[in-house]
Amino acid sequence: MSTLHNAPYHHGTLRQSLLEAALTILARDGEAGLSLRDLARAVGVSPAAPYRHFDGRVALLEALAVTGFQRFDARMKAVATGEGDPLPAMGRAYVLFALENANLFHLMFSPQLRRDQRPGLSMAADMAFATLRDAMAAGPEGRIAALGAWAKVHGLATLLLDGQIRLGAGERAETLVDAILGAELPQAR
Amino acid sequence: MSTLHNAPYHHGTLRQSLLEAALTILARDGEAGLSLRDLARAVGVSPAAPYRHFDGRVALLEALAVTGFQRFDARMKAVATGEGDPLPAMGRAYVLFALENANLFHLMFSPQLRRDQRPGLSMAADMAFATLRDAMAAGPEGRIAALGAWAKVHGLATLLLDGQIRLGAGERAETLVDAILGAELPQAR
DNA sequence: ACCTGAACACCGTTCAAGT
DNA sequence: ACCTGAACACCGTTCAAGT
Repeated sequence: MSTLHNAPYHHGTLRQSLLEAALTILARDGEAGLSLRDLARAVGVSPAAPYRHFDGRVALLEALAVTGFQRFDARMKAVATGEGDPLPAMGRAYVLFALENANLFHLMFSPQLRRDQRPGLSMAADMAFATLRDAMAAGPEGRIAALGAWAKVHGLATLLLDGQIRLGAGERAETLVDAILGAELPQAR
Repeated sequence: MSTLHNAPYHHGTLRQSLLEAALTILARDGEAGLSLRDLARAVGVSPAAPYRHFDGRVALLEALAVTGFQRFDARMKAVATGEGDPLPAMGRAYVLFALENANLFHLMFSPQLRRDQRPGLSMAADMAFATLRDAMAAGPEGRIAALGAWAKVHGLATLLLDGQIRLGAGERAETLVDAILGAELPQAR
């Protein structure tokens, strides 16, 4: 009688359900709009239930940021192994990821999540950026040029995200990224 | 008897006092650690008092961000009119401002403060960046190069701020900024 | 082991009332 | 006009108790 199917509550996959619901709420309402009690309600569970799976609200946020870095890394890897010059493609992917996952991207860099005492988050971030760094190290340039290129994409992503750089009428983000990043690397072909 | 001096409460300069106290708390505890009730307590006033001066918590945050942009602009202007090449100096000042005012800088770009329906914040940001843009437009380069340079400093600032780029032992932020920004502009002297 | 129910201290915000 | 006091709905978190 108490088999796996028909398990209406005490439902076994709570941790995963919480993460999924949290990602949806985050995308819609931003970090400030994500409350643990709301989340528990959305998943149909008591307010205290999430504490069996996360140490508290910021631990939940950290888990979200980690999956953000993992998804980001997956995108970078997918694009790096594609055909064509990997660097411009990664730049495009970097900026597009930020624009498509605005709230998640912001959370990934929230000062609320100090990298110091959060090894999980720190590792996830390092892995994601290692993929990027390796692609750049393939070029002849060196640390300074690599940091400069990284800063440029990252700055472009955040400035677009925050509406500081506004796209012209009909201008696509990708073409702007290509123009700005391409200005430095002299065509390379 | 009810003259200006000895006005212990109903104290006349509440708005300004709130802003100053808020900046202190923000610098110490970050945006997440800044509560209106705490703030009221710190200033010695009832929880409802701030509402005579600010429409609510995010309106207070907006005011803080505005003064952030004003201070940022002042720093940029001070450096632009100094001696020497203005561009590298502004780049240094940009990054140093971010590092010295980490929480305030983050707040200035918080997605919680949508520029759309906040003309005050939007204007303050535009003014600050206009100073920067004017300095860059003086060069021969054009929009793409200017946006690229801006993105580079901004990205560098935020990556340093978030600890993604770590300084080497004894390495100063200013020298790194100079190296990275100088790599693009070919010395110009 | 995982979840509920009830409780605690706290918060943002509102509103009548005081001066 | 500016501030207080008290209240409301909400939140994060804890803990004993249930299964």
